[in-house]
This record gives sequence, structure tokens and C-alpha cells, in this order.
Amino acid sequence: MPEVMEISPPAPAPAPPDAAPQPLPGQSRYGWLAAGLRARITQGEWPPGAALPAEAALAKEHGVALGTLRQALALLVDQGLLERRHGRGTFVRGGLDGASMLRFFRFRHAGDLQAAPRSAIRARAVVPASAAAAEALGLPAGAPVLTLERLRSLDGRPVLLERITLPLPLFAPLAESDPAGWDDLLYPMFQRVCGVTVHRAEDQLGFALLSAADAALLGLPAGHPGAQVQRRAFDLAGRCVELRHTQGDALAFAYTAQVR
Amino acid sequence: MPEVMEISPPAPAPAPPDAAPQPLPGQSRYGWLAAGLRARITQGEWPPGAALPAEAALAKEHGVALGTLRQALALLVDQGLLERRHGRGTFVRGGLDGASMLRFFRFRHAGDLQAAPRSAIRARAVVPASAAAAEALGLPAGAPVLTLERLRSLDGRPVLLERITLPLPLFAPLAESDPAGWDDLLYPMFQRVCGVTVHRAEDQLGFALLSAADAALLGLPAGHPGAQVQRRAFDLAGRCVELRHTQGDALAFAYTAQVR
DNA sequence: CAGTGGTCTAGACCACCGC
DNA sequence: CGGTGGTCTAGACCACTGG
Repeated sequence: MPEVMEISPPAPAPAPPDAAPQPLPGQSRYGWLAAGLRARITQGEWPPGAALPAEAALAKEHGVALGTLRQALALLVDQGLLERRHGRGTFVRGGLDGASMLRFFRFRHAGDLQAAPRSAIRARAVVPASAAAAEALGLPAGAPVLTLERLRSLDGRPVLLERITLPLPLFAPLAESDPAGWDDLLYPMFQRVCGVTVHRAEDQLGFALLSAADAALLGLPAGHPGAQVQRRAFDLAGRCVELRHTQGDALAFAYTAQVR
Repeated sequence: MPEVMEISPPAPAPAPPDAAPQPLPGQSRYGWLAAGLRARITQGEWPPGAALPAEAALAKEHGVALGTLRQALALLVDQGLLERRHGRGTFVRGGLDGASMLRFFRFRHAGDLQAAPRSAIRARAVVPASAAAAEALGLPAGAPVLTLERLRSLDGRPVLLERITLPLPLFAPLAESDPAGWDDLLYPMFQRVCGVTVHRAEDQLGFALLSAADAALLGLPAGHPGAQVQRRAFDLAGRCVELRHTQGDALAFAYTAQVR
């Protein structure tokens, strides 16, 4: 089962009756189908959480055998785009929940039943993007971006300090609304307010000593070791829609990686 | 496609002509087949690197359609047990190469063309297992284990300090041979000398300051921040066959995690 | 109960590999 | 060229879900 996805998917709508609409360039039919379905999903024909038509219907619509259509769906499933539920249907996966940063840390304190993490926006600004940020977000050099500084707390104790960069035409609604009223989880709010689904992310982990100012915000001594997470988050279409630099107490860092 | 693997696989040999040999308890045929093939692999019928019989032959042997047999193979492929090569065959995957610890660090120095990492065994001993080690390795409390202390170097600079615990009946050959003659990569040597294939590992990443002695071995000042990797390595049958604690310069640590 | 995805079959033909 | 895995078909039947 090759993992590549072909380019130029077929037309979303059913084909004209003659002149075969799927001139398979040199690849598999199911790969082509998957690319077509992916396009219809990223274009919003089936929003996150919605159910696709039944397998039989999709197979008939594309004039293809059931097994072939199922192979296409399987591709999209292990790309994380779809989710199948036996007896219910095939659904477009929702976005990440935004609480995922805490998975890198162990902040439990002796038998605490964990309270929900709280979020406080400390600063918000519209600034020209740095060269690196523009590059990562696919913006022209110096394009305006929205930056946030955010402190996350557990049981009233500050535990994570985050600096977030968002591309600006897309996140304009957040440049105006009152941060005091924002949700504790950003990604569901991105979805609701800006229509942006954060679907996948790459987290680069590292360690560095905390600056005096950053350490103070986290209630730690200056020069305390900090765990650093540099995140690039992507939407359904694979475009980078967020840069996030997260710092926390290195001594609370714990993460399990699977090898092979 | 459920991911579970059924218990009590069918008999390895072809079935007696009557009295159906595969009394599917309540699960899928391909899951049952996969369990049977897995057993034959872990029992050494097809050693790592060897090719399985062709799909058609296996399907006929088990009295099953091609598609069903292919589903079973697909299960074992994404469990990492098998590897398929178009036009060549289906092969039992070899073990890990043992260089995988370095993937957590960036030790490049300005334009160096990287030399192969070197390994030096600093200490070897047979000792009673700690309670935690015995538990993890599935040994009785206080059973004898082989411990190694090992320093890995890049271009002559020490970069990683490792403390390794190995269960003893299994690794007895290593308790006697001369460590000076050992390979730089341990896992291929485990395979060759002890017949142990390291197939999968779980690495728990963390952070702690280095002790004065450990820091000295790494050429770092006492109390320098250290990245810690606590590894449990497993063989083809899923048994834990190695515990390894690795320390390195936290400031050289870099790892990228994929989020969903 | 009707509708969904999951399993399984028995074929055909294609694409890749190595000799 | 012969052997391998990869794709595709057109069906049948099973298992799960929800009203």
C-alpha cells in the first residue's frame, strides 16, 4: 500500500456521462479517489464532525467497486483525516483539543484530583512577522501577524508560558475581541471564531535555561532549567496556521516516545 | 479494521483433513491467521530477514481467500513485524540498529562530516536485580542480571553515558567474552551473540542535573543539566529484554514529536 | 428494524523484480 | 521470462448502531 497521494484530484461533482472523467495519470484508482475526497473535505463540503455518505453511495457515485472505495477511505483514515465508526458511519475528524501541551509534563501533586487547566492572556499585539515566522507561515516577509503571550495554570499555580504567532488575515477576529472572554482551550476557539481547524502539529522538544523574566512568571528562580516546545500547527489542508513556543519547568518534563 | 490480536492461534502445521482446525472463537479469520503467523515468526520458523512463502501459497495452506490472507499480513506489517517489498516478497523485519539513542540529540559541530559513533564499555558486573529491574524484566526478585556502563563518543568527544541492565540466562555469553572486542552497536551484537532481536522500545524522556561523577565522564561541569532517556526494549515476542538509562547534555537535546 | 461499516470470497489483470 | 506483491471487481453475508 503506497502512501503517496496523487495530485490534481478528479472533479468533485459526478462526471459528465461520456468522456471518462478520471484519466488516471499513472497511479492507483483509490489514491485518486482519496485525493478527490480530501479536496472535498478541505473545501468544507463535509465540515469536521460531519458524516460522509455511505460507502455504497460513494462507490456508486464514483463508478467504482466497494473494495476500491474502501481502500481510499482507509488511506484518509490513517492520514488522520477520517474516523470510521462501525454501524454509524464515516466522519470527518475534529481538530485537536489544545490541551495537548500538558502531555509533555507531569504536574501532579500528591493525590490531587486535577482541576481543569486555566489560561490567561498576558499580552496581545499585531507586529510584522520575523523572517523565520513569515517563512514558516508562508507569508511575505514582514507581513503583519498576531502575537499572544499566555500563561497556563493548574490549581492556581502557573506552569506553562506560551508565545504564539498567528497569521493575520485568517485570525483577524482575535485581534479585536476581548481576550478576557476567551476560552481556556485555544484550538476549539480557533475553530468556532475563525473557522480554522488545527488538525496536526509538530512539536520540537529541547531544553534551555529560563530568562529571569520568564522564570519569574512561572514562579521559578532565574536560570532554572526550562523545557522548550516549539510547535508548528497545521490545518486540514496542510497549511501552517500557528507557531507556538512553550516553556515549562524542565524537572516536570516527562514524555514517552515509541521506537519503531 | 480492529487492531486487536486474538489469543491461542491455530496449529502451525496444515490442518488434519477433517474436523475444521480453526474454530474461530468469536473473532475475525484474518486476526486469527495473523496470530498464527506471529507465533510461527516468534518461534523462529522464519528468522529476521527471511522471506515468508508467497501470498498464494500461504492462502492455500490455510484454506482462505487471497484477500483475507492479505489482511492478516497487513496487520503484522503495521505492527512492525513484517515488511513487504513489491516484486520481491514479504520479509520478517530485522531488529533495531542500536544507533537510535543519538536521534534524541544534535551533536553536529559546524560542518563536520559525522564520524561513526564509538562505544567503550567502562564496567561490567553480574549483580542481583533491583526490585524495579526484576519487575520490568519479568524476573524473580533478586535474580542475577548483567549490568554495563558504557560511554559513547563522537569524533573522540564523549557524548552519552549509558547504564544497561540485561536479564541473565539470556545474555550469559556477554558475561564471559572480552568487552574490548565488542561491536560499537549493541543490538546487532545481541542478535549475533545471544540470538536476541530487539524489535521495539519505549523511551521515557526526562531531565535532571548531572552528578559530579557523571558530568566528568561527559566532559561537562558538575550540576550541568542532563537529558535522561529511560528505555525498555522488547524482543519479537514482546518480552522486555533490556533496560537502559542514557544521559547526555540537555542543551544538545532535540526531538520532534508528531501530534495526531 | 433499516442502515452502516466489517469480513470474506474467487476470480482477473497490472507493476515490479531479478535472472 | 516467471514469480512476487498491488490493484480492482462484484458479489455475499455478518456485526454493530440507533430509532
